[in-house]
Amino acid sequence: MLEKGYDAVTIQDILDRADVARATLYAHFRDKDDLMMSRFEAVRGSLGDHLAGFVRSGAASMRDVVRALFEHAAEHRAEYRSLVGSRSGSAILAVVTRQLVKLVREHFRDAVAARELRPAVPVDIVASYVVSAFVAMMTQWLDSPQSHTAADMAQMFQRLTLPAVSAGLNMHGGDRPRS
Amino acid sequence: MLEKGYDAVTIQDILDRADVARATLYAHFRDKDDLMMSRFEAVRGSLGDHLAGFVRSGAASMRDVVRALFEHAAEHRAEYRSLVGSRSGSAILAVVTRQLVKLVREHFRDAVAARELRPAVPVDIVASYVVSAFVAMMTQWLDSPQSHTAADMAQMFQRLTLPAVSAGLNMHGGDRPRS
DNA sequence: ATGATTCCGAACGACGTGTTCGGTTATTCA
DNA sequence: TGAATAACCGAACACGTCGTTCGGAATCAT
Repeated sequence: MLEKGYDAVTIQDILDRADVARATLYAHFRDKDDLMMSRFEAVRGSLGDHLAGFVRSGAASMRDVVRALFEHAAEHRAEYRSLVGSRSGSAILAVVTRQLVKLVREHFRDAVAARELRPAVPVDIVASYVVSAFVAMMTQWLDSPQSHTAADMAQMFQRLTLPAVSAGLNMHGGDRPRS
Repeated sequence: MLEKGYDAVTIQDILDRADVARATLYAHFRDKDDLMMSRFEAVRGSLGDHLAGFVRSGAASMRDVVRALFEHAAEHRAEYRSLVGSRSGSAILAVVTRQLVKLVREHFRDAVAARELRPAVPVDIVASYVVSAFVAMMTQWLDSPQSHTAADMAQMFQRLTLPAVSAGLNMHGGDRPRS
């Protein structure tokens, strides 16, 4: 139903494609953004389940979580892509990014506190750096004809990011953050 | 003239703010995007001058170039911000990112070839990773009440990015890319 | 079967974009 | 200075899209 851009696509297109009357659509969704958000919430729920099943089945290292994210994106490629292209897409991406940053930032804060580190770069900036890079890598991967597996992507992301985080947070060699 | 979002702002707003008649505006610019692009080109030209003056005045290490970018953004903060918020903003950001990726990718390719490295992560991905992180850091910096100087930002970016690139391209300790 | 709920279709108002055109103001140049 | 040329103005217009409304039709529940 929504395989293309999102403000490029008109309400009428959706109506035609979905064989639904205008009035009916507006009985279910307040407006266009609401419709898009409902799609987003659906994907979000699905991702929640995916991650839950993942976590339940064993230890959740950061690598595993990252891979789970890539896997879920691969499984729902069309929907992911339809969500990230466009104005509302940018808005959603911003929301997701902000939440991820918040999550990662707290994680970094804990790590820094636990090990009494003196970060060379503020944790806020490190967190936002890492998340942005992740999101970018993800979106780019979604756009390209998938030449890499989810596991590959996760590993590459890990390989690039761990050294950066170590340097930013002033860790020494073997001192890697988990989860 | 354009200190706020860009598809949020209506043509009429611009007309009022600029004390110009509708017909006059459309005599100069084909459409809204054309107007926005002309602003972008102006900033782009200004950046070109800035970098040229920078390069002329001595060796241009990567750190210096990065700092020059942050400096220019700080000088033209309002215009930068007006350019990055909105649909057209996303488009522009995409264009800029793509060009930067191209640039950085070539640079990495050369470095890899010159040193006969066996990158653990494809140069394309490393390049796009780095550029995305840079763009994100830049936009975030533009949004926040500038608590860091351009030099600070450049240094932090450097500190985070060099280890990541080294790891991705399989370099050993002291083997840092220049430019 | 009938009452309630949902859906349909067609029209409507509001808003933003880009175009047109006749008239007015500036600029240029002789 | 004065006329020709160019630039600007303002007001209207067509068009597309969004979101709303409402009476009637279809579907569902009991």
